[in-house]
Amino acid sequence: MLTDVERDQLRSNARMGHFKKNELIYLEDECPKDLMILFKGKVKIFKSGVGGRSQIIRIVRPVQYFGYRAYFAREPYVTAASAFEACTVCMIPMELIEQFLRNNGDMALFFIQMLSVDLGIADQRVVNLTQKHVRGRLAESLLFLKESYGLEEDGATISIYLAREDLASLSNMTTSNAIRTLSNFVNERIITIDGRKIKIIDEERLHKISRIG
Amino acid sequence: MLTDVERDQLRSNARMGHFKKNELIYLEDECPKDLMILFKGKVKIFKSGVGGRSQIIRIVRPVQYFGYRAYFAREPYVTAASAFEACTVCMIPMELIEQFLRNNGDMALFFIQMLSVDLGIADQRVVNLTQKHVRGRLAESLLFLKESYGLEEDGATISIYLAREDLASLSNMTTSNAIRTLSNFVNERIITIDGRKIKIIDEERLHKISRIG
DNA sequence: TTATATTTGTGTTTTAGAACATAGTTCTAT
DNA sequence: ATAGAACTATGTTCTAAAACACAAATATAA
Repeated sequence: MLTDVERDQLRSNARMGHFKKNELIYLEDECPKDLMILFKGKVKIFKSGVGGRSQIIRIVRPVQYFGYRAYFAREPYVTAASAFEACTVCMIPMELIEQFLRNNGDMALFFIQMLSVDLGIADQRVVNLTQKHVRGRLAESLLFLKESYGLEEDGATISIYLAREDLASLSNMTTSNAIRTLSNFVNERIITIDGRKIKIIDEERLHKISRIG
Repeated sequence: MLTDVERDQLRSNARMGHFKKNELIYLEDECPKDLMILFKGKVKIFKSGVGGRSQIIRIVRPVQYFGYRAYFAREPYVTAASAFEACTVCMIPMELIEQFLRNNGDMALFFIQMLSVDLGIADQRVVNLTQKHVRGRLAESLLFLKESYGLEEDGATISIYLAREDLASLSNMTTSNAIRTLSNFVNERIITIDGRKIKIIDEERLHKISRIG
């Protein structure tokens, strides 16, 4: 997608960032400067809502881009980002990206497509989070985590270790309800849990619960 | 932003569409073909959710662009659009737009910025709709309608006549709750209603209710 | 016009899920 | 190793909002 010259220019302007588990990558209201590309680790994009109650908006996996929306919208960040686990992030000044983009239709279209896909997901999410019941929302989150981060070697354990609180904030419910509903799923033999490890036993069932809400 | 040649090409490929009140402009799952520019009228972008319950995702006013997201994401529409009132819409084939865009950085950036702004709004909306209470959500919708469509000559009546059902589906609540909460606002002298005409009496109060949720 | 459907308004009941309380458990740091 | 903090678990209470039921008002059509 890029010429050799462009590639060199990118390389000389890119910086590598390392973030520890739970370290903040950027904050709400900050001024966006860099395009971020997640090379290693897992990131959550979240927003603090009414009464400081936080809500996970999106999760990022390698190799996904993030942090560019606010810059393009000419706004400060409306979300914050933090590392679920140790992360390696490549950071490239947005000025440079914008400059490239103006003369590179493929690259422009690449960003347009990313934004379009994310906007579609956000629209779907509004309906899912507002209309589905807790069971449906949690089932959906579990399936979403599986899709995003995959399974471990056993082919059943979801490859991410989330606090119940994060699971709750991803599914728009209280921590108590996440814990309770998770227990219910265990009793119904849909999943098993071992600390933060969640093993999916009956994926079909989860799909069904997610679908009917 | 365009050369004369481009402008001519656009003109010769653009069609004008006219839609009657409540007429559908496009449907969920349809294949997106055209960029739409609303010249006259008011449009709602909505989505049918769990159990067919519909939810207004976005509203469009002149002169805003819509219908392009799904094309760029290479997906069928995930939303539907219909006319709140008689509309005039300019339709331009997305193939043409995409072709222009590849060679026109300013135009690409224009779409990138629109998508970025809309994605920010969608993120905010997730939090607002899930965390605020009915009063906060309705207050917010009223203010949003005022911002979007403005006021009539009296400087108080919101320039759109919505069924209570639409107001509900914009604010993520049942029609009963929209009606009831609207009545409460009237009793509290925050608004007055005359059929579907809503007059804002105490905007400051609405802002406050919207803010605290 | 009259009839029929749709929309609006209000009271009542029910329920999902938040809020709260408390205890057990597992991290983490010194 | 142990103290303190953070997380997980579960039972109980409370409440916002959905669901339901029914009028009244308004719009639409014959």
